[in-house]
Amino acid sequence: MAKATGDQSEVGAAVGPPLSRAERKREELRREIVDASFSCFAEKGYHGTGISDIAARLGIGHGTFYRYFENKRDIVDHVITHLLERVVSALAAENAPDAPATLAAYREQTERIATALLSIMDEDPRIARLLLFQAPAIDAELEARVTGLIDAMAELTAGYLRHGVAVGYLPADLDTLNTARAINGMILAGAIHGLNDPGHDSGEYVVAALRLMHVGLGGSMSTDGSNN
Amino acid sequence: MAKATGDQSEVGAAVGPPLSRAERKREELRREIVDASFSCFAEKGYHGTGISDIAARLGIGHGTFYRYFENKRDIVDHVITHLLERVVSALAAENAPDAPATLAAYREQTERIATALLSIMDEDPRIARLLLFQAPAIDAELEARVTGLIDAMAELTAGYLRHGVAVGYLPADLDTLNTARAINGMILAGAIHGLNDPGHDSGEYVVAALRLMHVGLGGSMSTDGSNN
Amino acid sequence: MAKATGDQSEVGAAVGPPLSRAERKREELRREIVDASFSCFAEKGYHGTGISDIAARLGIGHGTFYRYFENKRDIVDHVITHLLERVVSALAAENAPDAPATLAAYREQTERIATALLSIMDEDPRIARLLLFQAPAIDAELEARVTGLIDAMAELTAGYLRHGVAVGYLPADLDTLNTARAINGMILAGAIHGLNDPGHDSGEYVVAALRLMHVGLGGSMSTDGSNN
Amino acid sequence: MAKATGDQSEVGAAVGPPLSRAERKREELRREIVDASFSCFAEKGYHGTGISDIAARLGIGHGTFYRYFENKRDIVDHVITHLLERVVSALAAENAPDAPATLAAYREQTERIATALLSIMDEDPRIARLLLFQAPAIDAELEARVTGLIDAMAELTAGYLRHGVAVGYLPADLDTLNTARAINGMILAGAIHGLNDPGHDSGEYVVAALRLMHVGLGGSMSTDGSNN
DNA sequence: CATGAATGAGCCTTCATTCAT
DNA sequence: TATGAATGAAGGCTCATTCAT
Repeated sequence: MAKATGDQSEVGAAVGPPLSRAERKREELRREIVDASFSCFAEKGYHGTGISDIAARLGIGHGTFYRYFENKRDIVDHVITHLLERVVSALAAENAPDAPATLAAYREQTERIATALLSIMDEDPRIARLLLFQAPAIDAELEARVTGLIDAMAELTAGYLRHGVAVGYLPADLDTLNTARAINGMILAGAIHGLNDPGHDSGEYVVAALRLMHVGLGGSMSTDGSNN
Repeated sequence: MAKATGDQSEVGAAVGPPLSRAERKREELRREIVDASFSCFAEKGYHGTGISDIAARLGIGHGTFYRYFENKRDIVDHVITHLLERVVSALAAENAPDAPATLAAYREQTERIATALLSIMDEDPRIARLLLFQAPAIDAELEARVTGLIDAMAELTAGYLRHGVAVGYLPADLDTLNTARAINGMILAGAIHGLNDPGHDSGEYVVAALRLMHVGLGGSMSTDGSNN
Repeated sequence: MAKATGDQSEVGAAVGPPLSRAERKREELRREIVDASFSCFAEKGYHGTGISDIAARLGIGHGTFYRYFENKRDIVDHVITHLLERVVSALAAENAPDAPATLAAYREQTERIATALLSIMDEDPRIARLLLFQAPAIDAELEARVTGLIDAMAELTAGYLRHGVAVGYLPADLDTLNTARAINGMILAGAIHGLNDPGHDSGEYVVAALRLMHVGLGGSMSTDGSNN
Repeated sequence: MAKATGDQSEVGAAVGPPLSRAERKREELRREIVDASFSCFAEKGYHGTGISDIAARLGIGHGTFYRYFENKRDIVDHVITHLLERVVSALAAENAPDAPATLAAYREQTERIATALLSIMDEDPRIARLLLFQAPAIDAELEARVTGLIDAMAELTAGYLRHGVAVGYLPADLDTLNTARAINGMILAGAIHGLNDPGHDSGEYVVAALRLMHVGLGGSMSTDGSNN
């Protein structure tokens, strides 16, 4: 009787069995609830949002919510997961995951990543608001998830840096992990700034941050990107 | 029998009118309530903290709370103000506010500031937790206060950068404001990292971040601090 | 299985849209809450009554109350409105609203009105208790509503008196408004007396008051109602 | 040292032992508390008045209140007693308590009484507000006290009426008690009206009410007071 | 399956009263 | 004796969750 097997959906979901019409509708509403919850949480805050707000936004009965999600706490996880999928897939689309072979290539890669990341935040600043300002306050677990996410990003960056050191275009004495954290922080700051000043030009910020990151305060970004 | 006016000793307390014994006790309890609220909010979150939790922590009746603060929302402002005072006074103690005249002097200043700031966060990571993770979620107003604070820090840093440009030890084409934001972000990341990993060595982080800030990824910090 | 629209039967209910079963149940509970609130307020006083008392009397959860009424203050208005509807409809049922053409006819009308009014109060003295003794103490607004009600009654009576003067069966120099107030007062006194002495014979009171009203202290009520 | 003995107030106070200076001050504050409570209760309602409001009005600590009165409930009794003393003494001053021998004399007496009573209410409408609108809502006991007071007034009036019947200037078949209640009601209505319309001319009301009372609706008040 | 009526735990807040100073 | 700091019972109200329809 098992209606099939496993793991449909989830970003890299392997093609699962075809969903019946009813299942597809169910999945659609599920997604809509996640979206509506995201909007509400980002706009009014987690504690300022009632289940009824979410339901009202969709024009469904608020009892229906509980046929799709365990409880209020439950949905935040899904919202965040959904947001991360959005972010990750946006990044994946833009960036070749290849490890860059030269400093110049790495510089370009960082630029692509930073630009993509901040573009997402510019498009919908509610993402940053929910992820950075709401989620950590809900719960110890969610706080851990957010800090874990930040750590993971740092670790990812650190991997690139370690690669650069191994290949030789980055200095051997680079403290890769802490440097990665600092780079991370620049992105964080960009995202947070986007919240305050929605009309800002994140491109300029990226340029300034990349310059700081690649040549430091004193250096200048020559056309060829060399640092001297 | 002398009423003994002397020493009301608050750190930077401007000389005020001498406080009566009752007034001193009142001020003391007020402070204790702020402290207890801080602890509760940082540990259990704003919404997870009841007035009764705060009162219980102090062993006072919860009605007493309302003799000192308007309501639950009221005290968060006081807690935050108190924290900022702590931070500011710690910074003020460590740093000569003089604008540095050379790049090396500026480098030293940034090091002092960063070290002082992260030391505070290391000492009591709950400060960062409340300021960065709890406060923005409470209220639109508090979110604005936190983002305003971050902006103010960026503006402060930008001021130093502009000075460096004017004096000549920083490049004329430096995007001072955005660069300041990026620098800010490094500090933010340091503070957040301190939350996750309380036993971490924030000194190493400061070194890595300063290196990134001053010479960029490719550069090395030679003993004399020169960048080439 | 037919949904059966018919008979929503509220006494003088104007033909409205047919109510669904759920709507009828809702309206019924609403009414029950009003009734229970009335009982509680009349018996234990407004301030002596908790929302939980009202809910307990109906065997419902106290949260349910708030699904039907905004707050505690809100329901008093509804209770009072409901009471006034009861009173007004009772009066309307008994009395032809025609302006009487002769003194004798007016005398009969006053008797009918007074009797009807005091019968209502006799039947349920809590009406007077709530209206006269509780409501004015709740609020400046409710005090105004009660005094406004008394004024309106006086104005109504004054209208009749003015008619009598115009038609000629009442003296031209009658101070209609103040006289109306005094007549009003007799009814008030009757209602209040009914509170103290629930077993009293309000018929006798009406006779005495009508006699006073129509012939004064010295006169006698001859069979034909003449005054001499 | 005795600073004089005499009549330390209290209307019918039997001459007691001379009070010391401290005792007199105590008695004075007691009286002030009663007055302040009266003002507060009349203006903001019993439940709207806090002990601290009363204390604040006098500029005393609110703990002091409890050195003079048992509790909040306690003082209402004192306030009411005090008000009744004021009313009674005002009436006593104006009226010979002699039973009138003729209808004309009784008419004059009723006029004096009604005028005096309504003058008091005009002077300070808060008396009526407290007595009629606040007191009955506080408590079953206070409700009983107020209705008892009204009854007592009716009984008093009935005594006069009975006297009139006995002496012969009132008809033998007069329902003295109910008639007395109706007369009472006129006064009540006058007092209540005074609350609404503080600028009103209570003299006119008294005239109209007396006319109604003595000659009824149809009659006219000829100079000699005869009714024909 | 969708709905929304019902529920009650839980929280903030007030204020009469006590009592140490 | 006067004071006001402290107290905690009490109560209004919200909202996440359940479940009968």
